Amino acid sequence: MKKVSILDVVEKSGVSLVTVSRVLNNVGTVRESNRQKVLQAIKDLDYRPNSAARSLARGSTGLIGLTLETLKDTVFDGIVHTVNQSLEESGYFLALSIFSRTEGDPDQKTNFLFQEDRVDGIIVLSLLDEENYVMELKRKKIPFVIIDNHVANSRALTVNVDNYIGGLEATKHLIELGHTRIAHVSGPDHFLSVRERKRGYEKALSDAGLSPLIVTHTESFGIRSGFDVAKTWMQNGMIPTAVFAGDDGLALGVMEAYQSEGYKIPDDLSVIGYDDQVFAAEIHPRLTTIRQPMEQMGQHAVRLLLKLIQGSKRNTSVVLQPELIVRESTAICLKKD
Amino acid sequence: MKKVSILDVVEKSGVSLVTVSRVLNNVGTVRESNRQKVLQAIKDLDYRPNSAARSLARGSTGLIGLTLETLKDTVFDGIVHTVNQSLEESGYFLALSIFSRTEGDPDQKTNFLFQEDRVDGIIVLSLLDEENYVMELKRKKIPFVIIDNHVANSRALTVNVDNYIGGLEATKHLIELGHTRIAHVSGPDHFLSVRERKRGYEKALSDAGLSPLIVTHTESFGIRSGFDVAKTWMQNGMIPTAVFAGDDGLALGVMEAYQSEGYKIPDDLSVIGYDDQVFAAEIHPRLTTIRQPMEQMGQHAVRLLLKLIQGSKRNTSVVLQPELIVRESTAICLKKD
DNA sequence: CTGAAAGCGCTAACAG
DNA sequence: CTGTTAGCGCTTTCAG
Repeated sequence: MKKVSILDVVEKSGVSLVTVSRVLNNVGTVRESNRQKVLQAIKDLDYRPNSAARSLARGSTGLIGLTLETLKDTVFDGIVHTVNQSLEESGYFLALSIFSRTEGDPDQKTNFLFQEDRVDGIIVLSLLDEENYVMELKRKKIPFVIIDNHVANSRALTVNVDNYIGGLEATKHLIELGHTRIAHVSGPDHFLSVRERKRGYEKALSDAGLSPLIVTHTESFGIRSGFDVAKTWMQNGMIPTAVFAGDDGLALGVMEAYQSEGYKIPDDLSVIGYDDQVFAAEIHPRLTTIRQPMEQMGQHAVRLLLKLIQGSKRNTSVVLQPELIVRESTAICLKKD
Repeated sequence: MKKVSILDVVEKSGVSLVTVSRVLNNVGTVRESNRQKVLQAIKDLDYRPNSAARSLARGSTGLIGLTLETLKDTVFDGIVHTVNQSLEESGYFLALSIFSRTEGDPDQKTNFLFQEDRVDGIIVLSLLDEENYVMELKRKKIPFVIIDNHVANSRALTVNVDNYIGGLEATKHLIELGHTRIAHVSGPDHFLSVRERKRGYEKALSDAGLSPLIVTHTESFGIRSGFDVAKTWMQNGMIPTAVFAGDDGLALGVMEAYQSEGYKIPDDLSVIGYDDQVFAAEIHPRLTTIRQPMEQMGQHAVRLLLKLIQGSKRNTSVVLQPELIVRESTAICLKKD
């Protein structure tokens, strides 16, 4: 009942250890007959190489880490699945690591992925505490790529989607529908993405000779925030004909608020969200929104990281374009000025 | 610029390699002065032990894997965070692995967590293809625990929450509010949990001398399914005073459907969901629902798994109790019969 | 309390 | 094409 090791394979197949290792790694040339013997022995013994020994001997693990904070996000889900697949195609395995902000001892950043040399590289997925994390990675010289970085001038390799364009497109869509009284609920101001989307919103308006109706920042994303903001607007007699929400949750909240006061969407009010979370396509009316190119994000991140690991020096960050998804929550403006 | 190894620490601290290893592992007794020397050297050198070498030498990795399929779930998120923390407290690290159903070659179940001996044990989180996965784990003799198993008679160790009780409590809540015309939208029938919840629903009704108004299974969970079911009910003149939905998404869909026809919730219709997803507490009205004890699930899973790894033989699966969360979507029945 | 010696299982030059 | 010889970096008996 002992564990079968490469030696058992050697014995059973009759060839030398090195030859076995060779067929294991598809390396060099091995006489076909020998290769078959080895393969057969491996099969008979149900042998699988010990990964620790492998890693030790070759100095790399074949593992890529991906650090994230939450499992409650459609976009993350999409990215991670793509990364998983791309990595697999390249012969790597993916291990996710949950980043829990350590409240106590800041010296105890035990998040294994970088604490030890367990991975060959890391993809950092939209971490709030990105700055410190990245600093550690640099110190430990672990190759990494950041998806959706929050720090602007990060000299690290990043994969991003152009939030400015996203805000611009969203707002242009509204303008093209004839809207002129366009409000914006934004998220927490300290997010780079939030500021960028707002900038896009402002640009689209000024390009059209319009000016922002009102911009409200919220403490957090989420339905409740959107609801509250919209309620406040109404209390102040603020009735836009269209709203650009910086997040689908906010958008849903806004819709609920206006609907609860008898407004019809999109007849009385157009609403556009951001991110295309699952529920966006499911609620009524289906939400018009801006979708992040999840597949591309994942693929680019993997490509960049692998090149980095292979020592390539000339790599450049990538900025992807978001996509407008028109559904049922936006419509032509019927209100005359 | 070479990697610092334990030998560098030996040299710098002046003690033997073994002593260094001892302080590294807090093992045996080491003279305090020596311990300090070592610690200092480690610090000066910024030394971290090589995990591959460690794993190889001691035959275990200190890593626990958790396999799941999706990152779009509040409950999973809660469980995983708890598992992460519990594991950390026990000196283990957590690595998540995305399980993508391999469409092609079924022999190519490359999901690393069990493909190689990279982990000391595995937590399987609600896998659709549980059966095959578990079979592999058994064959490879990797210790594992399943959270939310879908196969009934699984002889494996499992951590579950009693879905029967959940359905029972949800329905009892409605009955206690005076409802008698209680409908049930259920999920896909092949889920064990779905069938259990329904069984609870039926039991609660029969205990109260009532009978099911209507039970409709859906092809999938989600808002859209709930919406469609409710619409169909209405078309058939089916007007319950309360609905027990097998899932928060379904519940939201039901609410939307009835609201769109002018019904007020909870005044004209009470709705209760299941799972307490994030949005449940955010939508309007806030959804009454059944919450899964995520923390307990995570903790028990970890406890069981670690005991299993330590060779303990007498372990038993655990069944946890769900919790009724009363919010705003359910109210006293005002309709006279 | 400490150190010398013997691996853990596999890969990587280097000669045949 | 194949085998010999060294390690990879650390833990673990087993004597001091």
